[in-house]
Amino acid sequence: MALQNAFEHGGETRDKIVLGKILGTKPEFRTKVKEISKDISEIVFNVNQLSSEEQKKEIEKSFPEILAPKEKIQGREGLPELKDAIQGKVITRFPPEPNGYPHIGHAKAAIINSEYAKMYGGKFILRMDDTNPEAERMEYHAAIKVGLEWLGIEFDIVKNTSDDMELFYEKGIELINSGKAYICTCKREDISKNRRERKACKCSMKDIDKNNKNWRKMQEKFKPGDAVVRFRGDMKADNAVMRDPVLFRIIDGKHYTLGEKYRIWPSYDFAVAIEDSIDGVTHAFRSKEFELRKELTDTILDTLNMRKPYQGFFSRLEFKGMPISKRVIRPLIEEGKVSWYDDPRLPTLEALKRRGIKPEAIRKFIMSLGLTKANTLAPFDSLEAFNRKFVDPDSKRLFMVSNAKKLTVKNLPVSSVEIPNHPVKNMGKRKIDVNGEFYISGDDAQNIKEGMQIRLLGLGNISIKKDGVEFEGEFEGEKNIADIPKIQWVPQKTAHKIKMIIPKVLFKGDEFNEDSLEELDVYTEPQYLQLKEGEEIQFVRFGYCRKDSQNQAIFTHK
RNA sequence: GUUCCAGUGGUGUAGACCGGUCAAGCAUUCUGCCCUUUCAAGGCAGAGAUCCCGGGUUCAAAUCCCGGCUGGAGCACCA
Repeated sequence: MALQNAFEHGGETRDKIVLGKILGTKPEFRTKVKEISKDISEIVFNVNQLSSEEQKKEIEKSFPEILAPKEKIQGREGLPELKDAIQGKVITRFPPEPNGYPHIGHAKAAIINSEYAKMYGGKFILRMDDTNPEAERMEYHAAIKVGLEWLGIEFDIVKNTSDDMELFYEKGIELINSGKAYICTCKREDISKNRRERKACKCSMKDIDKNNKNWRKMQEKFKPGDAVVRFRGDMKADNAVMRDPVLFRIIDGKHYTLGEKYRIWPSYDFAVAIEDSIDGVTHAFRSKEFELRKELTDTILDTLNMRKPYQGFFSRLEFKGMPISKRVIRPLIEEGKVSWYDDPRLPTLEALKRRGIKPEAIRKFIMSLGLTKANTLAPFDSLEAFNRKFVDPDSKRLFMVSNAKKLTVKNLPVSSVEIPNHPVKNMGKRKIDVNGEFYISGDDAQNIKEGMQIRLLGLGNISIKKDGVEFEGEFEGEKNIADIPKIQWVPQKTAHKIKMIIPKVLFKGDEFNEDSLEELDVYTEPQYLQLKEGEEIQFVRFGYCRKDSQNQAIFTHK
């Protein structure tokens, strides 16, 4: 063993490490550490005296098996196992609030929860968390559904939190009647102040009858802001969430499905606690800003003698320089700095889709992030790497030139060529008519000088007779030559002009990046017009792009 | 301010609960080679880490304990 270690580490080993390895593989020696460590020191000393060559010989003679190449360690696939999960009995959920367009953060919560349900053959619930009529809209509700469908996430149960309003009232009254909740008529600022100073207010002294009376007054008489129902937590608690949090408040706005049927709405913590319990949720994975609220939901459920789900937490998912919050995005839209929620620079699902990111790639990417609580900015290039693997086998290869320069070729022996649409996969061929007049890319043109040979991909070799603003060349045959530039081209006659949009990072630090959207005028083959809208293709030697429309493409990644 | 959470190559993570087979695995990134009528994909190789810092326990610490530093989140009648 000492030999092996020495061999693997440049001819030297250390007794500490050899000892560790022995104790690790053979626990029976652990009681005899003192005795064996002496022997080990001696062996290690002797091994270190040998040269690498001698060590190798010795290994070959006595222990040939350790020269065999080590097997690659297989990493764990997917999410870590759940401790108290029973196959077939796991129920998870994804509860978005329909108050905006879904983004990569939603995707993370939805994917982690749905993967766990899948992993244990359980059920997965989509629950629209719609308890604040002021913020929620049908438009967002629909957008979230569309986004999740695009991601390929399937639900066993779809419901709204607001389906259970009567139940919330029932549980709320139960808490009031058991003295575990009270109606507070203090001003908002005073509640907040008392919370910070850990002081109870007079309202918490009121008796159950008075609270019941006030509850009825909340239905009609009180105005929004006049009264709230508070949970009797602990005003002295270190966890500020526990300091008598609000359970119900009055909102007079029109709910997007229920209209004005209700005016007393449950708060988030109360609704989530009750819903998770009655929906049978066994495991709830939430992003870590909710970590402090676990104590509250658990306490509420204990007080009501209701079953609690297990709660797990994961870090928020955000990309560097790509804002996720509506507070940041909305002004950008209003100022015209980004076009809409589907602007390819944004991390919304719509935008990612438009940019050419595939849902499978998002899923793989999110799974690769794991369940860590460390706060980090995710690497966009890792998402791109996953996406490339999904996109590559199905993307047609087409020619496109940017910053076009003219090239005229003499003696061209053919009037058309057929070029395969994919290098390895059989995706058919396309026929391109040629007459000797081409566009080539400006970047390539820079490196092309008179007297050189180049190859026009799929066509043949050209020797350059003239460089400058416009190039001239002569056809030299089709034989493959190894070390000449091989470049893409487009016939001038049928070239199709489009706009190429290259999204870049939106923010540099806190500053809006004024160059976040690069636009290029480029020429493609006429074949571009035949592509379906939304099709992902590869422009050869440029990168993967998505056809946005007949005259616009969006750069996905290299 | 206060409470909670986190800190492993450039980046993202695995390992930590239960100390030894981890002088630290995987992915990404970068470099080189092979393949190739693409600078893609695929194959191979390589680069890159004081495991945040300091102390302690132990024969043995990324892992346990104590102290510190740094970052994030909560402290809403939003979710």
